[in-house]
Amino acid sequence: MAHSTDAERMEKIVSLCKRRGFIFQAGEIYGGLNGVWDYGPLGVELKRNLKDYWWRRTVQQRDDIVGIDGSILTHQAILVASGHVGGFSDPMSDCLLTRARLRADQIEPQSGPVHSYTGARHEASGWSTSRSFSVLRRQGEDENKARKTARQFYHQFRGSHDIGEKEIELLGESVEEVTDSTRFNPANGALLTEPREFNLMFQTKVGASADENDPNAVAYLRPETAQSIFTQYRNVSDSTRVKLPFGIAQVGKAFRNEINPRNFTFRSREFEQMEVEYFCRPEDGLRLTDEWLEQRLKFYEEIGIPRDQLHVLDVPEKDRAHYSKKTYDIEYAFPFGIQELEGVAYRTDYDLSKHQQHSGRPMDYFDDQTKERFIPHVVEPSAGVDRTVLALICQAYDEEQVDDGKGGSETRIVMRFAPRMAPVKVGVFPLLKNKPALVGKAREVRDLLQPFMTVFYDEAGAIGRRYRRQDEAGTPFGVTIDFDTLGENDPALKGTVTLRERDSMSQQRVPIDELLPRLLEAIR
RNA sequence: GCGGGUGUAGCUCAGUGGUAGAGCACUUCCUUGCCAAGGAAGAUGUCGCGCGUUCGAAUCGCGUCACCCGCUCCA
Repeated sequence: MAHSTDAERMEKIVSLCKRRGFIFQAGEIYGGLNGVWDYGPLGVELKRNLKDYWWRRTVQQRDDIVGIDGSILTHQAILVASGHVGGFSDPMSDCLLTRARLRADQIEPQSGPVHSYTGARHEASGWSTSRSFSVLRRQGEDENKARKTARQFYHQFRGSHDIGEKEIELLGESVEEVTDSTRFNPANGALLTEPREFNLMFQTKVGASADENDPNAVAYLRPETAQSIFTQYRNVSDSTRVKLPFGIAQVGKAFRNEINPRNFTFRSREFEQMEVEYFCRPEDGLRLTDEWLEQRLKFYEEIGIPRDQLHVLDVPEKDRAHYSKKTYDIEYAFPFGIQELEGVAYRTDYDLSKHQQHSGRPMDYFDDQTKERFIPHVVEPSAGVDRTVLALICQAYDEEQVDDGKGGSETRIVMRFAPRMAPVKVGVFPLLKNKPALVGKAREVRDLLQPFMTVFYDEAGAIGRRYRRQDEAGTPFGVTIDFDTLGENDPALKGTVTLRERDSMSQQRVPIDELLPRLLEAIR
């Protein structure tokens, strides 16, 4: 591993992602769209491999889980029932003095005298304003402190530094006692803006000629994939005759209007989730939450993220959603910090109960054996696709010093993806491109492999450069066709090729007939 | 949202008011040869965007967009 700070490492990763075609910024030629990203040719293969493998392990190789693919446009009533409309937003207030942004519902109520002003002026320059401002005088502060804060505000409000704060004259001072007010910044007593609701959902209107003011036309881009599973739970169980415990899986996009997207693709406004809602009897919920945690950790190991790079956070009650009895966060050690990849949450019967209540449709389950009727509980392992792709990229990125053949060393950049995740599985190269026999044979090898895996065929330039280019793409294998393949020098080598392994750079002579079974075994 | 930084060729970057640059990558060709090899030739720019100052702006000012770092936020 190279000796570089984490920020430097992350910059190199972002740079490689663009250079090699993993991830581009959305709308880049128009200056970019904040918090939105496009996947390039290598990125889309990587992402697809991840989703396909998750689907295979979670749905196809199990008898107790079925899949759905729900719509992104979501009926507003669903999100009212789930608590996202109204609840999925944070009231925010800004400090008028420092412009700090605060959660209005988390401000400590304060009491004390409030100094209010109707405006301010600076006689010498003829400047004045009738903008009002107030300051809460906190415990132990005198009147001059409140006036100083007010002068700071007006000085800043004036926007020019040609006069000093102390020269500003405050106008229309009045003092009034308040109790338990959340309208003032606890840090400095300055007045806050009115709390504003920041709705984190993207709203849209359904119907081409929808009336702007028709409340029934409002729909939302889903903020999580889970709700379509809950709302179709009845249809799925009726049409498949599944018995508890069973799960419904989904992979799909979700949208949140994040206040502050950060860390490359980590916090995006448009992102993809892979999740299961696993329905069970109430008494099994806690046990299954632990079982799912173990299964999910195993999954990460299978895609090349070792256990020691993962952290499991047993989310304390105060940080859990109110309906959750138990939540584990599976976190990965990204270069920018330890951050969540997946949440395994025991959501109790909250969601189905809410939808039963709001829709008036029964969501209960009748157990034939025990003759009990109850609303199933739910365990939800919900993973971020884009976050996992980013973790795969960060985990794979490596720089190593290799001998340059001239007595010195040079840096080799190599993406050490697990072969089953690698965007391209094998590179096929004729040693020289100006020899038709080599090129023809190499194309035959490409055609042999291409129906079974992603193959990159490259005949341009020096062979070493072609190998290194594939190292940056994370291609685990390279196959080179040379004159021995044609049987020119030694008849015993006819029909063999060089198989080069990415991580060790070792080479091996392999008969073409053995290539396909060997590679298939290595990438499955 | 606040504060700081950055934005010039595909990539990494140089260029402090006077003709737009380098290295690498890329394209074509040569090479019986395997780890960014050697040689020859070639193409590549809204200097993030807008407005302003100026005879003249990549360079100075204002605004704006995006990314990075710290804070804040993260149902």
